[in-house]
Amino acid sequence: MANLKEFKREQILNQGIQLMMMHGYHGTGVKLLLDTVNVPKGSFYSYFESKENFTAEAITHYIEPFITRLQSYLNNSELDGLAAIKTYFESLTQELENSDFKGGCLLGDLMGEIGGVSDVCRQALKTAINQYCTLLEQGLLSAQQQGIVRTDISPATMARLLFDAWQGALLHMKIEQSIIPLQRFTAELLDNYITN
Amino acid sequence: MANLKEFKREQILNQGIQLMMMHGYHGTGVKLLLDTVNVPKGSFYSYFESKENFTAEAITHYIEPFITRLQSYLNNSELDGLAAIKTYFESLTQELENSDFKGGCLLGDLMGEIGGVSDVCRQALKTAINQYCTLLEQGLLSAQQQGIVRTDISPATMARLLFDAWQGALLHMKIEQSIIPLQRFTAELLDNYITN
DNA sequence: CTTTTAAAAGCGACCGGTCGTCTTTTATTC
DNA sequence: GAATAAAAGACGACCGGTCGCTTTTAAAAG
Repeated sequence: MANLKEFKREQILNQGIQLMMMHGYHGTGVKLLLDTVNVPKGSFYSYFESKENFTAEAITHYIEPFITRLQSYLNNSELDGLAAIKTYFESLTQELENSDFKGGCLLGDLMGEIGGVSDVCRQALKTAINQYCTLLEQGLLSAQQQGIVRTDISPATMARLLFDAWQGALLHMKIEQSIIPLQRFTAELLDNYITN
Repeated sequence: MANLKEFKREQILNQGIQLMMMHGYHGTGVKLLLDTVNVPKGSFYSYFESKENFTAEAITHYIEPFITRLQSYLNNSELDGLAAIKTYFESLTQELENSDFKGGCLLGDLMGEIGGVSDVCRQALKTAINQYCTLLEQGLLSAQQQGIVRTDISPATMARLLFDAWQGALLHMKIEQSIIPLQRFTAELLDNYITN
């Protein structure tokens, strides 16, 4: 019973993520979202406190698989720190190409649309980004110790720079409908800039 | 007479830009926008064909002063190509700090929200970005010829990379409410990466 | 130079719908 | 039969867009 509810809850989150990646926060209506997962409109507020809170949860929910995925690459002992990061981003690039550049990144989209307005969502974004960057940091630190990545810049700084540049590349991808911005990110920053 | 209409038109565009930077495309209502500039609702469609078309024009209108501004830095003979670009970005950083990180960049926000949905706006964004990057390119080429910027990467590639990274940094700025991401952009990419 | 008339522009009420939220009713469980 | 949870539907506000009335402007006629 409680499991079914939890399942439905996750369904709403997943569907919300998909819709918001396409149409943004204000462009995604609660009613429409609920219809697609067969949940009555009146039930929404038994799952979530408000649309804003729902979105904050969606952000957290969205980043999870990316964290897991990056982590699994980093834990792969066959890959050094840099190779893990590079493989990770290349797999994302491949996926985006396969899905015809639909969506991009929920974080980037929401940062632009409501990051400056909704405190709740900004906090969720901040936490998500920090988790993500901390993971990148670990990989970069390993790569530094392995002598692959330059040591004159801190992993923390590099991780944030990479994150930002990747977000920008995703936006550019949407506009050009091409993975070239993503490939440029890999070639210039991963292969060139941070490498020893 | 026709001048007054042109003036009003520009007022709507400017106000629309401000509102959209804060609340995005779907978060900005036509009626509310018009009220703030004392234009009757019914008149909107004598100025613009639709909200979508209006937004495309706003994009073009938005980028203009940035183009002019960057151009003036590039034309300043006291500054080499790189110094011009750096000064330009630093002046933007200063401005954003003074305005408490309100808004950020309309291009970035709209790329995320409607770049993948509205063809009209995507085209406007594409053109705007290309103009902007072409200008950056010129500065980078000069700097290359002056021996300040590395020559193993094409100006075109560097310009796009810088643009994307800057957009990402602006998003991050919004979330952190801090100019640190912008300073990181300058320090790591302008001062370090592209420099000889 | 008036006066009359036609065309254009300006404008607010209003269209059908949808928004996020909340209250009320219905169904379920103990 | 009381307590709890779920769903229905209503709420006022607002959405982008349109329609036709009113005012203004310009041209034509006297």
